[in-house]
Amino acid sequence: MEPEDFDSEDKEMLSWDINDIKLPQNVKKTDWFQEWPDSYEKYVYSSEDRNAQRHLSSWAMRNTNNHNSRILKKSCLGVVVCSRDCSAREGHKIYLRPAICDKARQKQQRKRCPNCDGPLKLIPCRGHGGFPVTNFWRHEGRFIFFQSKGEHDHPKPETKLEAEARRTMNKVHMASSSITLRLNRGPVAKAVPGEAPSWGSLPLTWSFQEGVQLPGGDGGHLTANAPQQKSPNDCLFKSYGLGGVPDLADPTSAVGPAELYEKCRVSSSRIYGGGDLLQPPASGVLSEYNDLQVWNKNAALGRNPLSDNGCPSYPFPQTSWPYDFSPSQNSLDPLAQQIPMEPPAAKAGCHPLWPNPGGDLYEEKVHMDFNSYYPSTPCHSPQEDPLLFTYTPFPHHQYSLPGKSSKWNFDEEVRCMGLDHYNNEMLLNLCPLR
DNA sequence: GACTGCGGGCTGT
DNA sequence: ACAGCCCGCAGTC
Repeated sequence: MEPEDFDSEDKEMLSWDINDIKLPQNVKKTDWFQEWPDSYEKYVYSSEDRNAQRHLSSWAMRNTNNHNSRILKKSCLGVVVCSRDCSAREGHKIYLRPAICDKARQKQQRKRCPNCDGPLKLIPCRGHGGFPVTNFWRHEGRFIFFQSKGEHDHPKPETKLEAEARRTMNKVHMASSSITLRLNRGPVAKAVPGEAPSWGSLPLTWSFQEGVQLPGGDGGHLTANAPQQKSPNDCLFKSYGLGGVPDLADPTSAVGPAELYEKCRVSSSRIYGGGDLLQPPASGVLSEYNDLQVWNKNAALGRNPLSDNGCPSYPFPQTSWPYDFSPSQNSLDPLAQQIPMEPPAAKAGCHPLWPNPGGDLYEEKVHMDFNSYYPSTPCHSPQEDPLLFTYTPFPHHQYSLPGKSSKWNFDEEVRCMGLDHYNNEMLLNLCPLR
């Protein structure tokens, strides 16, 4: 299943406009879902594409009334940045996803920059003749037609899933903080009073597009020599699928891997269908994983989350993950180099609960998602990456990690995650009860 | 609470 | 007429 390119006989397919009375129905091949449509692009998605059904975009798009119920129009909200234009290490900027809801967005802008505590500001999108870039969605028969008008003139915000993940992490963090405080009242586990929870545990969003973006809009060192990856969602799922963050405090918590898995799965049928789960999760991990049939189907199709568009155009460095992923360093990072190049090779016994998480991408995502909680990264030692501490709002916050008898074996996690250079000191910091 | 889609209404070109 | 925007409402997650 390769991404569809229009051949010569389908050239007429390129001529349609979203406002046409009649749109082509002789679509032979549909497009893979594009998460970051930019410029003046047109795509035809299958009506079964869940992302298309939901009119998703990683740009922060709000619904715009065009008084045409047949054509859904959405306009870009831009990106939320620090008004002081502060920079973190290596010039990484903070690009937050504007809240779609007006009230939520106003509330969001009253918050402070997590880096310098300066006021936040919204950079409006003016990429379409001074007006926001607009996306149009139109359902027609078995297809969903998409057309974008304008070219975004601002950095990419964090994706919706990233924003959701932040919130989820925050909830888990707060819950875990509570648990930790109860279980460990020592000074080490002290939470910071008055720290705004909304920012508290958020994996701060450091975007890299300014310095890393490659031509084509989906650039970045990771994709520079890689097949296009088209969505973070699958990868995100992998990080969740580890049974990781949400499980830390309580592996059976409501915010468990199954829920997170579902969030990711639902968010992207492409991704899911694209075979991000070439290896089915062990039943013990995702006991609620009830889509094995789908997985089997995709596995049978030989879909590869990295080499095919099952992992659609995900611009890693552009997305605003908190971990330090600077190109200069990652270009030399064997993990990073491996990521897009090969199908997810089985990592024998990598994770006791999930034998083959799907390659190094998995690991990296694990770390970025854990960033707020795990000051570790396969790319850098904690000393190398002060950001991980500097911007962790609770730098000394500790989790009450389960003991060795628990389901969650941190030692094994660390080892299996390939953290050969994992800092023991940090490990101790993370495991105050051990 | 946040997001989403819908639709009425207003304003400007 | 068209585009952009604001607002409220209802449904969903």
